[in-house]
Amino acid sequence: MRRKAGALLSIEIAILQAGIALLGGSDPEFHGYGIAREMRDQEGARSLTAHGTLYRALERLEIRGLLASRWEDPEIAAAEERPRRRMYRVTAEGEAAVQAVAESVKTPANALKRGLAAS
Amino acid sequence: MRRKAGALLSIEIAILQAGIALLGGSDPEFHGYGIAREMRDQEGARSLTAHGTLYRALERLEIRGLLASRWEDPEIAAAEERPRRRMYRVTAEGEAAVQAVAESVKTPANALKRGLAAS
DNA sequence: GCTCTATAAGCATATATCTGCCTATTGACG
DNA sequence: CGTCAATAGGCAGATATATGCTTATAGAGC
Repeated sequence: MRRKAGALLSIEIAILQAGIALLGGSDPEFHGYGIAREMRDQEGARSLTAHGTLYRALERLEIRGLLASRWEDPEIAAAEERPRRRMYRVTAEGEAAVQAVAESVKTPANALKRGLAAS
Repeated sequence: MRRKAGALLSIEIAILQAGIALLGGSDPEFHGYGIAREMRDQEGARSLTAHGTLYRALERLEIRGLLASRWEDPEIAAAEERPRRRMYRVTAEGEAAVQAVAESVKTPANALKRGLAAS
């Protein structure tokens, strides 16, 4: 889709905002499947097509430094009898990027320049 | 399907025979997905319907003591970046059961009584 | 021999992540 | 302003195991 430099897609903003909401709490980490479930439950039937869209969005955000990830301790996954999770956390850069989007919303003149793609 | 007491289904015999073939080698263990792949490649397009049939057959064989299983070390699965496998091994009872089926094949008069369901 | 029921098989989906391939869209650039 | 190319999205399937629900079948029992 040829992204405007520095812009964030709506799905990326949604992920970051969900992650930022966790930063204050006891566990600031989340995993892809959990996010997928929330999106399915909330926005109704956005299946993200086998989750491929979501996982690629997570990958993009990590490459850009807006998310950081680590693999869950395999023993924990084993103990809970499920596949291992990849745990994500919003970085300071991630927070700043969402902040910047929020700013540009407040100054509509810049919204286009900033490349707000949250529609 | 109401199984004749002590009988083995054809899929169960296939699993056990594949497992027995491994007993001589360096690694006598196998896992469900591996068996599923072999069956798909060999018998052509027997998809086992999402593998449900196969995993239940493995479970039955373990309950009957013809297979023994252990969970793979989670660290190994993690290192190889794949889900954890459940490793199966044919027991002495399993070998004997297949032997018994082979015997009843040699004496066709008993084949029906023995309940050879390998057709 | 015929009916009844236990159970295997088929279909679907959960758990979790990832990749390939094709299409659609959209910003960039002339 | 129109075309082109980069890339996001849709679809599918791989990796591995497991369960719920329905249907078909085959043995048991009369």
